[in-house]
Amino acid sequence: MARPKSEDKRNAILDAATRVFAERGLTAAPTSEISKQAGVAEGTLFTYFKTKDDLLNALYREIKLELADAMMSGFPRRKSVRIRLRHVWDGYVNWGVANREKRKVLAQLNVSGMLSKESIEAGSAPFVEMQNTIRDAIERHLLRKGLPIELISKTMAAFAEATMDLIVLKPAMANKYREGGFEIYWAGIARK
Amino acid sequence: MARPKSEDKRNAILDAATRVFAERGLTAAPTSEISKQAGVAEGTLFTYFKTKDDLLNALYREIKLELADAMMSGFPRRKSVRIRLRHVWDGYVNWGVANREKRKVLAQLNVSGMLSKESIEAGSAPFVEMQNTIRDAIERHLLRKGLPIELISKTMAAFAEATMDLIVLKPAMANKYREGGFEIYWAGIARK
DNA sequence: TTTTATACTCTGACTACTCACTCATCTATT
DNA sequence: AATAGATGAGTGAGTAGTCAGAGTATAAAA
Repeated sequence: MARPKSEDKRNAILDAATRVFAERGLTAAPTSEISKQAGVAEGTLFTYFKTKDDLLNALYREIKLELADAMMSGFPRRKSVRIRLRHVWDGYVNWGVANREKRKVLAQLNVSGMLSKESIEAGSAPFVEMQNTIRDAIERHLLRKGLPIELISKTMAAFAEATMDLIVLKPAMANKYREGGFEIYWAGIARK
Repeated sequence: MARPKSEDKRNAILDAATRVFAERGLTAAPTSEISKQAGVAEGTLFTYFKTKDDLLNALYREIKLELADAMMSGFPRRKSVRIRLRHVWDGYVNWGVANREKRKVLAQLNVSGMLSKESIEAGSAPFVEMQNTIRDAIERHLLRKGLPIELISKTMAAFAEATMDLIVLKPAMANKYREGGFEIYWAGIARK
């Protein structure tokens, strides 16, 4: 039934978009530059993504999925809360340091106001297991009393971001920062 | 010496820019919309700011200065480290919650890559006293051993941001979040 | 197996539009 | 009178998205 779309071209466009967005910013990046770097015609970009907005949303979901994989794969379900959170933490920080462009684009997308509700929802779906871990920890009174659950996950993200910024600044200190960052975080939330 | 520039017009432009940037994003916001909302002609904007980039940088400095004032005014130099940090924390969180648009624009500016080195430097200058407090605390071994100094200040910002997000989401919980946020932070960095 | 029909993709020149910035003219201040 | 600000229609550069014609992978027919 006719010619199918090529998965390769789609990926090439998403890859090029990541590069161009990271370099020039979301709105300053012309779709023409993206198609050029992807090695396809300008029009082709629009057979894979109806609008630039669509491309943005698709890229967001793609990156979030990759990040979720980095954080959640091998999740030590049976180990202690501390070890589970540490696993997620390491996955996040290591991914962010190894994928600076994607992390940068993700940060831009997060504040862009151009993401649909559906994309945001789809992007946070793979992290339910982590949310469950936190809920579980709270119920078992492993964490400091009176801590709102949202503060726990929000601050881990914020904390990891700060840690990654520092690692990028001084890569030689990576281990110290990653370790130290989690230490502060854990000391902050764990029961005295 | 002819007609002088009006401080009022400059402020009107900066105010309008804050509103329009917060609503539409840095690059999607047309200068024409800004001048319209400021009640001046399109050309006038460019007698006060040579380029849109200039406007961005000026706005950044302006907001940072206001934020610094909110955080550092009444700084309790002679009190304990905990109280000094708590003062800065409260100033930050309260300002951020009360100035959502400015905070949003600041976040966008921070990731925009459109700020000059000079602006970034000028923007962090008013915070030296806080840096000194932290340095002092480290020297006096009040904080957890082996914590890199940059991690302390970076994480406070990250933490405060997360706290503000939550307060905006559930304003009724403001006190609990602000208190709880600082508690985690302090428990994280203070010596056991 | 080969041919044909079909329904899609690919292409890049083109369109319609938006934007940052200019400038000739007017106007307020000193 | 002299000087610099204020105005807004105008300019040129650049943009997202379109479209008609060419190409190609697939299924059905021969």
